[in-house]
Order: sequence, then structure tokens, then C-alpha cells
Amino acid sequence: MAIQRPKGTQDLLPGTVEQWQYLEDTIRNVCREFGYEEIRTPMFEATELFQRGVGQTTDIVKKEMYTFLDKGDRSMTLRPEMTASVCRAYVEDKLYGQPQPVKLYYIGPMFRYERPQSGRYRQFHQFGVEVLGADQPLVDAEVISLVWNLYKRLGLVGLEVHVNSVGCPTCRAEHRKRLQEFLDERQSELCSDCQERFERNPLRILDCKNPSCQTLTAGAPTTKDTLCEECSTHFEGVLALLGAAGVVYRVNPRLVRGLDYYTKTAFEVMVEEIGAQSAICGGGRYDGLVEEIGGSPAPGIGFAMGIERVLAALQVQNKLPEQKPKLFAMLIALGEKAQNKAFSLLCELRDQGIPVGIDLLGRSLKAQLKAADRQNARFALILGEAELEKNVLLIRDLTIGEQTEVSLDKSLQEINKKYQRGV
RNA sequence: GUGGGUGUGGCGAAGUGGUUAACGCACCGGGUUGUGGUUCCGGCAUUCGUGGGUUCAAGCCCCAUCACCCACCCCA
Repeated sequence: MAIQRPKGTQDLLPGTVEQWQYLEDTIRNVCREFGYEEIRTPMFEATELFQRGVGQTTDIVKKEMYTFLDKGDRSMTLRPEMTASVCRAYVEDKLYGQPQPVKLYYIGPMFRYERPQSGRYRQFHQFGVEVLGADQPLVDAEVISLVWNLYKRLGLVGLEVHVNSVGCPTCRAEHRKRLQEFLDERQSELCSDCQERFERNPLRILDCKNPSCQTLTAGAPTTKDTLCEECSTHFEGVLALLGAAGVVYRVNPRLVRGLDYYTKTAFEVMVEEIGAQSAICGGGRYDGLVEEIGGSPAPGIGFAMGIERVLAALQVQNKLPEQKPKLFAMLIALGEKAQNKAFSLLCELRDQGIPVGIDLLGRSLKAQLKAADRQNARFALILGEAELEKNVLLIRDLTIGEQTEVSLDKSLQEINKKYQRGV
């Protein structure tokens, strides 16, 4: 059997790649306007970085990482996300020495060993933003408004922006304790997944899709009830700024993020139409992460956006631009002598930056014209033995079907003129 | 890791035990010697994901296996 691509990966073919480029271009433009600069880090890192950054107890670290030993017996891992890498670079490359805050963005592949489904791949791509070295609510608001702005520019509609504050480690511990107390006597009524979550990550129970769990937790203490003074003030500040920015959001006190490093602000953007994996973007503040991976303490906030999911949303909402690659002209040569001359003309045309093609299969005139038509070429430039003898070139306008004869010496100039006029 | 669904040419898709595997799109060629997009004609699966089994006979039945899709879980 033929070799197949690994499960959960995809080949992006011409036609699709243009859609990715469109999205990437839009992303880069928005980032530039917001004053963010691109960072690129290795696709694999020391396994320990993710264990410490993302958290030992998370599913990502426990069962989804592509981990291997290199030839020097070092444990390496294909990055499952990029926040940890950016923080590592912040420390290692001494970005804290630059004017603060440092505003970065990235676009690239991530790897997680999961069962693929709609909107979920083993190699998937994220666009993300990270701001290091600033803890003001204004930063949180700017980051969220960047997301908002991007979606607006892409033309996406019907998005839900959920915002919450998960608090600092102190209020989070408090919340966890009170939640466990609340659920203690009803533990046996929870679904089996939630019973497991009870010890490991009780906050996630609030997020369970199971209706019976939802009714059970109806009156449970939420993050809101347990935020300390500082976190609460910060959160209020963020919400006020979001309002000022015109971001339409919903405070969702049950929103909990899965990665361990989040503190204070957490947010998520959802689109219903793309299937079960509806989170198109997720992020939040992580004020303890830089210290956790060995740097001196620095606040941070960021998000990651699933490129495949955004594209899926653009697809269902019909917001992807039509693009048909258009060739300006197709050079048609008949016979070997003509081909030599035609090829040199082709090269000259290309030197001038004019998109011109030539038949590479040695086909008949008829077949070549057909091919020119199929490629959406505007003109066919015909050069056969007869033309060669007369030292002329036939320029055929394929849209109206008229053709003129031009002297070969002037042909380059003539075509260039048409091209300039057309563009 | 668990559950459900699907697997016929490049794509879409008929065919549910009987001999040469519809059709549409795409692709390739041709309609007298050098002119496309329309039209007409022709070509394009020794074979139905793979391996085994049942049967006189299997794309159609059974078993296994692989792949893909969807959902749980998790997350972007």
C-alpha cells in the first residue's frame, strides 16, 4: 500500500493555500497596526518547558505530547502550544531588557496527539499574541480588542466572546476549596467524567456539558464570588475598557481555561457553525508563567487562535475571497525553431514581470489554445514557422477572439504596453 | 482512550449474489494539413480500501484489518 500522510495531518494544496495566505496576510496587517512584532521559535523544545509551563496535570502534558529522545538522550517535545516557548525566549533572549512591554505574535504549526475530528488535528496551526511585562487592565483590553478587530475585518459574524477572571493563585485556591465543599455531598450524582475532575480540576465541572451536572452546579460558588480585591478591581477595569472599545462580550463566570498557567483574565471566542470544536480563540493572563519557567517575575497575557477553525468559519459564512489566478498571456510556439525564439521572448517578458506561460507538453496548436483558455489567459501569443519567416508575432485576444500581427522586434514593447494598460 | 458512521476510476455517484461494473464532472485525443472557450465523436476502473472465508457464482453475505469522517473527552 502507498504511504499515507500521518493521521491528523493535512496536505494544503493550491487553491487552499491561497486561503491560508489571505488569512495570514490579514493577521499580519492587524498585528502591524496594533504594534505587534513576529517571533519564531523552534518547533520542538525541551520536554520540561511544557511540563512546567503548561502544567503536569493537564491533558496536554499527560497524554497529548509528541515526546521523543534525541540522539543525545535528551527528552524533546514537538510544541503543543507556543506561550511557554515565547516566555522561554523572553527570558533566554533577555527581551525583558528591551522597552517594555514586549508585544509579540506568531503563526505556526503545533502538535498534539489527539483523536482527530472536525476542527481538530494532530498538526494544527495557531496564530497567537503575547504581551510580556505589563499588568494593566488596558493590556488585557487591547489584546481582546485585537481579536475583535481581526474578526471584524474578516467579516465573521455571530461570534460569542466570553470573558471571565479566574483570579490569582490565592483566590483560585479559595474558589477550588469552596467549590469542593459545595459539591462534596453531591459528588456521587456527578457524571463519571466530573467525578474524576473533582480532585484533579474541580473548576472544570462548572464547564461540563452534561445537563445534570449543570443543574447540580447551578448554585455553586463561581469565580466571581471568590475573587480577591485586586483581581476583582482588575477585572472590572478590563470590562469597562472592553465596553469602551465596543467589544460585544458576555461575562461567563463558568469559563475556565484548561492550561495551568492562567491567572485573572480568561477569554474565549466561539462560533457555533463549525461543529463541536467551536472555540476559535482562547487566551488569558498568565502572571506567574515567566517565573515558573525560571525567569524573574514578569506579567503576561496572550491568546491562541486556531487557523483551521477560523478558516472553517470563514468557509461556512462564505467570507473567503474568490481568487482565480489569472495568467496574462500564454505563449504558443509551433515547431522547434519557433520554440527557441519563443522561449527567449518568454524570458524577456518574465524579466519585465509579466506573468506569461508556455506549453510544456509539446502539444498541438489547438490543444495549446485550449490550455490557454483554461488557464484564464487574456492573450495567446502565437509564433509558428510562418510567423518566424515573416518575423512577426500573432497576438490573439482570447476574450474577444481577435488577433493582430506585430513585428517581432516590437512585440515585447507592444505586449508590455497592453499589460501596463490592463493592470 | 471510548462510541457511532463510511470506504466503487482524479472528484461526485448508481449498483444489495449471477456472466462485458451505470451515469455526471474533470482529464486526454479527434471532427482532414496551424486557431480556444459552445457542440459532436472517441478514450479513460482486468476492478469495487486490504486480507481471509462462505458459495457453482460476491462490489454486494461473514470475519479480520487498515484508512477516513463524526461525537465523547480535551482544546485552538
